[in-house]
Amino acid sequence: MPDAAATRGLLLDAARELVAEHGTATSLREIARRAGVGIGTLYRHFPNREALLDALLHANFERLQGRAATLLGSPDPADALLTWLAELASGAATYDGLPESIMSALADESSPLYASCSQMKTAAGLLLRRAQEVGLVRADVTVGDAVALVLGLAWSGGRAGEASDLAARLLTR
Amino acid sequence: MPDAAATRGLLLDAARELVAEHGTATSLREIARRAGVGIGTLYRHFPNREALLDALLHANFERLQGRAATLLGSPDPADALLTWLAELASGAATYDGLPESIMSALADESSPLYASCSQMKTAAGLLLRRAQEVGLVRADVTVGDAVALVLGLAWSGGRAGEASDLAARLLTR
DNA sequence: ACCTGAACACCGTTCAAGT
DNA sequence: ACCTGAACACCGTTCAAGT
Repeated sequence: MPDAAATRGLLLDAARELVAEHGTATSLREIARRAGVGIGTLYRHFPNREALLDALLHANFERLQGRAATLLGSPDPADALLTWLAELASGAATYDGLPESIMSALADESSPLYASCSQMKTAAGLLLRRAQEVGLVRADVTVGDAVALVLGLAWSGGRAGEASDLAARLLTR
Repeated sequence: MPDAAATRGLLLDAARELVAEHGTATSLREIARRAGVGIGTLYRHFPNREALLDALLHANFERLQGRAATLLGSPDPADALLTWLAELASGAATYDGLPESIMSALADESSPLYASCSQMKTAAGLLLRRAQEVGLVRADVTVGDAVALVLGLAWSGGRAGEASDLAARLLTR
């Protein structure tokens, strides 16, 4: 009586370790090996790399989503936006290759990561619009620009504080 | 009587096309195929992907090097730095994956791309120091920071003008 | 239901063999 | 000298076969 839920857990544990060691492009075969499971079993649980990543990052996406909701109610719209973007940057810097994975997912509606990443982008859009309406952030910045910028900063490996500082200088007026 | 120089040219032509189409991580086998040459011949001319990329980018590196020398003599040190960094950004945006390749090369002395990339970094360092000495650019910025930032901006796909604008806001005081 | 692993079509890289 | 392509050790992905 194989326990599918337990198998799934083994796969996610192995994936967490190997993605932490070698980035989001790590070998799926090696994940299956470390989980002590056949390669077919990995595919049975996760149809592709993006689906596995989505499951791996689920908690992080939810946390960021919650933070956006909270910050939307905060009194300083510009600070709320910049705080959230800094948290996005540090989240995207969790794993090597993650900024790339997110950027690709945003450009591919059929990616299993698309829904989660799209929600992030929507959240960013709400925070951005609020800051722009009060005139605290340049009106010519699009959500796409802001997210690409922040992922680019995360990609280039600046510390979170630095990235936040940079984003502030870039977006505010 | 096979002409090695001609073969090399065929390989570089094929590489230019395929790297333009599919980025710096494109298949080396396919490059050999398009060049009408055996895979062993590709390896005989270029021991690995980075060596091929270095040959492909040689003219661009030389041009940037020349621009740095010129700009070092220009009257406005901050403008010279920002102009050069913008040109680096647009150069790095020539091929998909190129910012990644450059960043990796800078972190690996044994890479065939290391020498060229290192020279770029040195040139950036001279321009940066000059701007800092006049107090036009923040003193806490290192060459590594500046280059990583610019490559990150190139990676995230902003237009050249935008990237230049961003770099200016980030570095100047 | 759930899992396995051989099979397929690809890689990058090396190297004996051909001209 | 220069080139070739089989060979090796890896991939991602699928799917018939096992329990």
